[in-house]
Amino acid sequence: MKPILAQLSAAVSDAMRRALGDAATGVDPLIAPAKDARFGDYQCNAAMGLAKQLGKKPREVAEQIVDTLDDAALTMIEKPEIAGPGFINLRLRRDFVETTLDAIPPAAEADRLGIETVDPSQRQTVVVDYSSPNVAKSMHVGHLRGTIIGDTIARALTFEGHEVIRQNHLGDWGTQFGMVILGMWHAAMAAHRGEPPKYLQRALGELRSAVAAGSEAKLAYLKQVAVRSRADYDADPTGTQIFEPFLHDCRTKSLLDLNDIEAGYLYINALTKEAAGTPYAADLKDPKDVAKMMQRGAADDAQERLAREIAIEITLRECNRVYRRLGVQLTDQDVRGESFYEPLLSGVVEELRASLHEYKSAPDGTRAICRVDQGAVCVFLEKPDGSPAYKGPQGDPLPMLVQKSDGASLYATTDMAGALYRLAHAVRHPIQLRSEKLATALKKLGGGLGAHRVIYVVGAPQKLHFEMFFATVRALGWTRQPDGGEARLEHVSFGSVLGEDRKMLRTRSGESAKLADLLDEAVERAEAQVRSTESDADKRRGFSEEEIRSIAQTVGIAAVKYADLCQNRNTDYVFSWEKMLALQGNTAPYMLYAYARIRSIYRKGVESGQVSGDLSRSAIRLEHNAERALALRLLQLPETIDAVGDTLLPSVLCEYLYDLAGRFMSFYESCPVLQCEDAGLMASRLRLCELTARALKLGLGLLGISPLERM
RNA sequence: GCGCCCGUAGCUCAGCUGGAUAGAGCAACGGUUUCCUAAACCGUAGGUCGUAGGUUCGAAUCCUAUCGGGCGCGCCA
Repeated sequence: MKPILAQLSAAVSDAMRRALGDAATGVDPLIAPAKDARFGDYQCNAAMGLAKQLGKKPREVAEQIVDTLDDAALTMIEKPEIAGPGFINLRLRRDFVETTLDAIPPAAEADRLGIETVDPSQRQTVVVDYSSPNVAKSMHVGHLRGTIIGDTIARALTFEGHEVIRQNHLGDWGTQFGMVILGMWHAAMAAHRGEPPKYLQRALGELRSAVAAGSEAKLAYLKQVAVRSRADYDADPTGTQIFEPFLHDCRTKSLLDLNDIEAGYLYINALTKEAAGTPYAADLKDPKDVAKMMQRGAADDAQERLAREIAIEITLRECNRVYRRLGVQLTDQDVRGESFYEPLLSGVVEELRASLHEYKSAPDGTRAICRVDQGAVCVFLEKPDGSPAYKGPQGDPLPMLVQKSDGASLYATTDMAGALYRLAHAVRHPIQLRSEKLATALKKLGGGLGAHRVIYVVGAPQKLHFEMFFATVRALGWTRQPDGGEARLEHVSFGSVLGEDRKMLRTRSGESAKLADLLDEAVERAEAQVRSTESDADKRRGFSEEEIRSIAQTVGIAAVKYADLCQNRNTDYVFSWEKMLALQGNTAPYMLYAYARIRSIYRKGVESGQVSGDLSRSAIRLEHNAERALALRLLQLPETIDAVGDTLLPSVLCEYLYDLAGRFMSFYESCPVLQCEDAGLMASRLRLCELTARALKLGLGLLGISPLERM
């Protein structure tokens, strides 16, 4: 099955060239699906523009195009009509629709309804960077969108035939990480003192109440912690007596879980903040020191490194649980956390200083220069006319910082390193580097991924950062391909999830809602819904307990995912249980219901012997309007998937599926299948049902949703 | 102050490479069940597309201004 839109475009384009000569060569035929069925199935809007250019009447141009359509085109479409100011209305021939559907091969493993993959010459290596949870923080609703949008994009591009490399940019670096490790140190010392488990949660609670009780209580608390910390530190100054054994035990005995290390992070964060400026700050280790220690890469920082590894393991275990529930395809193999790029960081700074010592320009004319400002290594970006491309609040040029004045690297540094790693390739895309150090480090990492396209699925607030970061990468020339093309860097930004009060979604307790809890609630609500229909004698399907739970799982998770994916990702969206679990409207339950209805027809047909194996040999006959409308939509699946790969908007696919399901529902109401008197027509309708089910399954599959046989 | 995103039916949102009479769902009103899952379907009503200019044969869509909301703007990520 080939995209109809592309076939029509090719046919009309061809006619335009023959009818109008050079003037129309290479001009977009502007084929679009017709908005109103009365105008046919597709329309060509090119005649008006061309007429103006040629100084002719639009309808005349349209006529010329129509008259020049060749026989091949006329096997697809009826003789087109010209309407209005010069629209060419294209109506697919019934036999063309029928034979195209007839030609779809039978369902196979990894069914793709005969949709072809891209031509090998068009195949790209695409990096999709998404999800990016942080170590020591359980995933919250803020991670939901990026995770499922990225996963859908990755699936769609894979389906198209591209080589997709998923990258989970785990937040496992920086000062915050020092806090996590310090938290673990406190836990180790507490365990050594014989404190019961969950020490960090209690400590966090104590600190918070002390702060709430006023400055006197706070200082008393800080003093106590400082004195104890000093003693703890003196008892084990090298960390080898208490801390290190504790870390090893973490692995073997699961002493800490994600909640513990998250509490540790929060505790140290608050502790550092509250202690700042008090006499006790000195006795509390500074998280920044720990972070810096790791960055030095010295051998005696082994404990910090071990602690980091353990924290990462604990975090990923939890993330993987969520991914599996969500049907997200990320695994540990895809994790390339910030720390992965550590070996490249100093080389990146060196490279920037060497390579951007003088101005360099990106293809769009933006120019970049790297210099030290206020002790920090900065990349300044300027428009072609020399004015700053970005400004700060005082109107002063806003640079992108790649190294802090204290020598530490920043997230822009990591991103630069990541871009290099993703774009470069030892063979396909060698990048000339001035920094020998960087070249060597890159080689050690395998030389890079050689991506033609790098997609960053990250929230909208980081838009500015990505603009600056992309501009810098382009100015360096890292995107320039050996064949002269440019690799694409794309920021797929998305808005926030809001509660029904239009504020950031929070749980009843006021915390940012944990993703796992959200999914639990979704399943609970879905289950309540199923039970409620099951308790109604007229509607009952007679599900077993196990079936009810399984249906609730699928419906609940699918509802959450679909509600998010069907929304245009650019805007914030209001989270509503009621809406997402509704059986009407653009929701997962509606789509799943449509699928279940089709499967039900099949089961009934098999029971009664009306459905037998040789169905695929009977021809499709489109007699009823509802049949035709459904069939036409089925043909549009390939172009819809291409549109998703193009726009990176999963909502485009949802829109399609909703419309397809809606057309099936109409067909279902007006075209009896198993009751159909005409055996040939019944077979045709069964095939339409079958194709619709397969299209729904395929489309939902790209969203990471598997359909239900019954619901 | 500057930049980005958004403003479409009472509510939640589609539509925005300019194209014909601006679409869904919810809410409101009316209809459909001896018939394959009524958790459904069909219909009615509801709009100066924030406002004002401009470009164009044609603007919700592009440009300018303006109002309203959100976000961002050097050593966090």
